[in-house]
Amino acid sequence: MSERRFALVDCNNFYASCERVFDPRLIGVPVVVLSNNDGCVIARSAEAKALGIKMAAPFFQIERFCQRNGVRVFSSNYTLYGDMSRRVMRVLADWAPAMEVYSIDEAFLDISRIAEDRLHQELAALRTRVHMWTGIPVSIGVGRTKTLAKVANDLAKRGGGVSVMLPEDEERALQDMPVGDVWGIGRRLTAALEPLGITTAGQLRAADTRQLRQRFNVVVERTVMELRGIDCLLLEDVTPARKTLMVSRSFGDKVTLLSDIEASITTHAGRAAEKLRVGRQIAEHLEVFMHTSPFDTTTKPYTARATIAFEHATADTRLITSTALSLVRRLFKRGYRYAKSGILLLGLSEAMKATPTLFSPIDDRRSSALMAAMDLLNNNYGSGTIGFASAHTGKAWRLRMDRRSQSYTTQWEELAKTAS
DNA sequence: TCTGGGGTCCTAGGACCC
DNA sequence: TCTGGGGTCCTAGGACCC
Repeated sequence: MSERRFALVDCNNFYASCERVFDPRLIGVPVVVLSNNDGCVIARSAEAKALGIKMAAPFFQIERFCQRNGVRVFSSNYTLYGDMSRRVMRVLADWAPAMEVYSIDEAFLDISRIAEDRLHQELAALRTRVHMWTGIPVSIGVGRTKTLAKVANDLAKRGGGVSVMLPEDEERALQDMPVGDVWGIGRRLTAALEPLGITTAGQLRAADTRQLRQRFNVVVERTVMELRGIDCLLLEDVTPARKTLMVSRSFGDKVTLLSDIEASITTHAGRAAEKLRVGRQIAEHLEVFMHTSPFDTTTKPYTARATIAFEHATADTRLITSTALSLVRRLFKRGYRYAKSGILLLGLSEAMKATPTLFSPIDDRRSSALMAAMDLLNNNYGSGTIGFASAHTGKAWRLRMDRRSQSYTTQWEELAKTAS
């Protein structure tokens, strides 16, 4: 069996780079992009990093610093970033036989079939192509496993833009790498590994997997195997369907009134239902949560949350909204200063291509009938037939609806015989 | 005064059933 | 009088990622 090889393509300082594509005057200038509500830093250009601006730094703490140092500051624009991401991914998909879009700015490519001596040259060409066609600079790292490709990508970012790590290079690359830089080893694990004498990626690779599994979990064990070149994480060529969906926001100012929470939850519910329908999914459960600020040291953090099951899985805006609001009213407690609210939809599954058929005895005011039909189809996707019977005349109609893209075509048809 | 939003997976523990 | 063991499902919470 031939050796497997993965490439990780990672966009450099992605959000900051996106802003630059649309304003070249930003090139060479420190740029940062802020989270929602301009809360904290979520992207930094190389110049901003060089100034010492940290990832996730609260903006209010560095605002003056940014002014003094000529840092250009942007609120995030996810529509733009999403669009740029699709452009980059399209270029990669054109090139690679198999690829996994891992995040908005990263993709793994299966490059097992490219000859070793051509790898560097081919990937350098790909890098140039992405930059030329999208304006986004990327780094590419190659390794035997995804985890090793991540390591190689780190090296690529430090210079050259492309780093091909062959098995004989691994030892040296891992030797000096802090263990916390390994993909899958976060802050907690780094702290927990330290007393075991594991502070570098090389030491983690040499560690006893059985012991690590016992002490931690299988995820850590897999990471160690991956560092050794045994691929445990396969390329997920087909993006799996989303399993949960969350919409949440922090409040600009702390909220103490039920009516304010209700308003925010109503907005969240609407957005969540819309996202569900775009993905043609329905949800089984709904969770609502609201919590106080974790940064407020004067009071103990408080979270109110509750989950409820729908009678039938749904994507119905009104049902989701009313259910969420009933939970909010149950959960809300006076006296707390809420910092954030949100809803989480769980147990998502693919919406059936429903062909709802409904006969209901309503009068022959067609407009209200049409509204009901639209609702029904909206919530069930697909096309369908709805029958109406007039209580006054005894006649019956059939309304057929065909939903293509976003428009409906409707067809009224008077049935020859009266409905039974 | 002001600290993001959206995901995944794993484990432990309780409820419940046979 | 003695009070099993194994399986599944669900939830909460913790860890990680970008």
